[in-house]
Amino acid sequence: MGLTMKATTIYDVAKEAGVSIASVSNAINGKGNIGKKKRDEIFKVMERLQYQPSVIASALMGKKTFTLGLLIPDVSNPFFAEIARSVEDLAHHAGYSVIVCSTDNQDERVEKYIRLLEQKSVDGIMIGTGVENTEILLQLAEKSVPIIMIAREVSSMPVHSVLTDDFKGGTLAAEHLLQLGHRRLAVLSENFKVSSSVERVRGFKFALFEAGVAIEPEDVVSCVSTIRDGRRAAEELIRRDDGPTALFCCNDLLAIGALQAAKEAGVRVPEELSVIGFDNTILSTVTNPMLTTIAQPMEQMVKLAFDLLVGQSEREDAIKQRIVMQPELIVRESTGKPQ
Amino acid sequence: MGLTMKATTIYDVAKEAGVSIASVSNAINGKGNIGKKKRDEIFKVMERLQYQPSVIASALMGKKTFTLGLLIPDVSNPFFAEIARSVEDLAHHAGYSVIVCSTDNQDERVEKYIRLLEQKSVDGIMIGTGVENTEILLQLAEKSVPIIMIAREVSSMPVHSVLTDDFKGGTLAAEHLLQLGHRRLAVLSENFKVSSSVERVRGFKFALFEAGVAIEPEDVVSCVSTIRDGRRAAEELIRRDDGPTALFCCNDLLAIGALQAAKEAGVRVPEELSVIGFDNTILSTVTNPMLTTIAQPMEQMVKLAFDLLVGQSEREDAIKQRIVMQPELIVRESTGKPQ
DNA sequence: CTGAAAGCGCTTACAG
DNA sequence: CTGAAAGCGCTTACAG
Repeated sequence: MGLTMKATTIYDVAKEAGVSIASVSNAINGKGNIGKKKRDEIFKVMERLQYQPSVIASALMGKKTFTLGLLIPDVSNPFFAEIARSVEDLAHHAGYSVIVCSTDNQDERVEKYIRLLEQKSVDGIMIGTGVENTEILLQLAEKSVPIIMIAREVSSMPVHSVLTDDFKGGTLAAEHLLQLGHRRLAVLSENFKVSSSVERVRGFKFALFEAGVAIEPEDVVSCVSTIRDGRRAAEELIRRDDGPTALFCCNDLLAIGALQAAKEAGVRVPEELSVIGFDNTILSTVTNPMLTTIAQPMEQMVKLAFDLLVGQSEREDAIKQRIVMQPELIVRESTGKPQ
Repeated sequence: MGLTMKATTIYDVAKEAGVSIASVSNAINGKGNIGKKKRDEIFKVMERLQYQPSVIASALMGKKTFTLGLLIPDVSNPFFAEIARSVEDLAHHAGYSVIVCSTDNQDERVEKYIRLLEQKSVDGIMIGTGVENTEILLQLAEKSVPIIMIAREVSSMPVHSVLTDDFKGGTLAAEHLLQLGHRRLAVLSENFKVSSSVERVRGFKFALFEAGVAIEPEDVVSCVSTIRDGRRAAEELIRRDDGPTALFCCNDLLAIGALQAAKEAGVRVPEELSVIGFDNTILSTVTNPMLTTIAQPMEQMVKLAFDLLVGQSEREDAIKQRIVMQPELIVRESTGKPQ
């Protein structure tokens, strides 16, 4: 004890079993034709020696690393944490591990992470964060590193993507509010660089436009995606004379900030202010009132994305898919008729 | 285009620069004495060829993989998501990537994950989940795979660990409630296999004992760590005649379940029922009323754990540290005097 | 200061 | 059916 021993290698088991390393390798990988007796013996020895093949070594021979990269803005954000969990489960099931990379939506970080993942020879990268510098995606494609975008889009790039119809999502939110009778609406959007948020706002405005309801540029305020900033923005909106009776927030975090601002200002939700979020995270079930929000079918999206990603290594599809899923309105307690 | 090219290797840059691969390697690693001129030339070529050394290959030569494993019960649980983010930031800063593994507290999963991480030659494993089968930790130690336990303990094992004084945390919760005047208390605990939870309950009971306040075995009910189960357990407690006026929940998820149960039953918090959680997750700031809870100094803990973990590969410390941090009571809105 | 060579732990033709 | 040998992309003594 106390001594540390070198890990057992394929040589150890070959010697112990009295065969060549090639035979051991073949036995493990079910290749070549090995006599049943020999094979059984080899497995027995592997067991006894607690042999575990080195992924590193086999990867160097061009086999897979069984490791995937996942780029998201922030794992500690419940929305992305839930994505990460789904990805992990599928990956684990298929024998893969996943390296989680939080980018904070900083392009420099996504670039750094992608390079790192490349150097580690991951078998694929799932990207759920914005990427400004599309050059890097091109390079990845050239080196044929499988990529897939999830819940985010990057225009005119040759990559698979699976996303929600965010425009439709914005539309759904608007229609719900309109139907309740709201006419003075405002929105808390994310940074304009976040493609999904831009679409949500576009959809929202479009529905208002169709209904003949006006919304001024100063009624959509851009936020960083935190509760705190949502709160700050909502406070400002609430303070305005003739402020909105309903607020569309581009994600649940912002909506929660709005809820807090309302509580602070003594504005009752939904009686005096309706608030609707986006993403249907666990957070939306925890607030009081519970948050009305727009749900994305995340589990399904992750499943599709995962299969596409892992499948890419096998088939070499020249044509890139763009799968669009439908969002759904989840009515809870934070929206109601205006007084 | 459309053609995929092989990645450039050290041979390519050596040839291009008119030197040996050894020189390229030395230049990269700052080893040996290379003439400044040659070195500059080499770097220029690397740049031009966009050369990125293969981590796989260098790992096979016994260098680090710069990859760490993180075992936690569930990334989608905000408490662990926050840990994951802290670990990731430190890791990234130090040039490491982290593979996140959600174990759902299932021993079979931790074992499977650990084997996987071993095969991938990670440089260390941070464990924030319970591990029943300590045999596997012993094996890891034998192979000198650096390990560290965080926020969890495994008795009498030769591993570093950094944790919160959970007993003290339970004590803090009890004292707060006692001081407010509560005499009929109950607790929602996690599975008895979760060492931290067991300690919290022990601390809680001990403080009651010292204060001469009785608590019956049926007043501490064991839950799985979900909002739903916390709700279920709290409902049951609330329904009892002569139910508790205050509830200590071993984590925020359970506390939120309790909040929901109270709301459902028309029981006002904190007027008719005080609820206190544990962990001080983002969730505790989002509920209404906001949750009184016990905070662990997670950032510091992760920092200590990380340094110890990464340090282990360098120094070979025979003696294992056990660092215990102090918890802190965070009073918010969910606790008050009993009516 | 620089390069030839061995070797890390595997896989894969290829020859027998 | 089985094994010797080459090679994956690096690093590290070692000789010059």
